[in-house]
Amino acid sequence: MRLTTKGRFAVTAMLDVALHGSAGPVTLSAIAERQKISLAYLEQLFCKLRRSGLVESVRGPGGGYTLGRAPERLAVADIMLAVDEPIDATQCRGRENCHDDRRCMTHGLWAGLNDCILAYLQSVTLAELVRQQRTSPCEVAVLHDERPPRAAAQA
Amino acid sequence: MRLTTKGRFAVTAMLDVALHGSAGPVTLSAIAERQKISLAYLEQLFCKLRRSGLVESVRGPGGGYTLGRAPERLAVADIMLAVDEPIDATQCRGRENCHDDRRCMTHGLWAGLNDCILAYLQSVTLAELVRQQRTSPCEVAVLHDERPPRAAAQA
DNA sequence: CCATTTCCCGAGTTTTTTACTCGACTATTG
DNA sequence: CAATAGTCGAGTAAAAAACTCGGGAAATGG
Repeated sequence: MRLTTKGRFAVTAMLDVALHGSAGPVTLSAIAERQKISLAYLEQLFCKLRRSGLVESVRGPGGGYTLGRAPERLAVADIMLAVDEPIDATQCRGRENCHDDRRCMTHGLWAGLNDCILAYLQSVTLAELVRQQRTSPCEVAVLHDERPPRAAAQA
Repeated sequence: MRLTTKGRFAVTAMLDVALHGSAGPVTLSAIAERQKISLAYLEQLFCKLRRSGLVESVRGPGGGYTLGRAPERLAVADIMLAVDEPIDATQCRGRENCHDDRRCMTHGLWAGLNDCILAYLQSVTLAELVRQQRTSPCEVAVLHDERPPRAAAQA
């Protein structure tokens, strides 16, 4: 799983669609305006999102994009995988990284990390992000069930 | 947490030291030979590892590097952080990514991911990698107590 | 039909990051 | 003193990431 700003932008844009999509399709220009992402770049991202079925498009005036399925069934991992194709952390298939024919010594480590990251991103859905955004528009709380760090830094 | 091949190389090199360090310091040339990493590059990596106290150096003939502390107390995360300085996944402190003064909508998401990755890498020690390498030199099993991801994405 | 809006698409270009090298230097051993 | 090894800062080259461009094609409304 690759972690790039491209993936971040894609998640942000999808969240924007989820947030503003109740009154029909959302145009890329609107997203570009609200999220301060260039239109040309958004087009590129949504091309991939559409091919993965995460959004559906409507052409012509009044057109735009809508979510391809219910936000409850749309995980962050889906979005990241759609725009930033796979690439796993191991990267040692036949490369000189692992010098002999056997797998490199740390192969299992990176494979495990992959699973860990994927599991996390799969556990967060767009619906959760939307809910969180609505309930705390200003004071953004931590996501997930993550407990606040107990023992604050200052007394 | 940044995930680069630099970090991977560093972990591999450290594992080499752990594996061959019983008979005194390990030279970079030896590591370069065994792991097929250029000597000049290793020098750069070990410079940082030494400054973080993860290894100790002995100069002159017969010199080389030894682990800075017991492999049980040396986590993979320590190594990665030493060579690939911090950088967390959020990256939205005052950047236009989050366009207003409030934190961007997905801030909590990335912060959570950070924690997840860090926790994983902190849970794996050099000692575990050594043990695993010794017990299954060929058929590398999965690391950790990692359960297979339940409920695969596709049917 | 025309003009406008909006998505569609492939092929660039630019910038940033990563990976990796070089050359000169210092400490230690025998 | 000569050989071995680590120390250090700067510099370069390659790859990847981020982002742009320009021309299209479908839908809508007049």
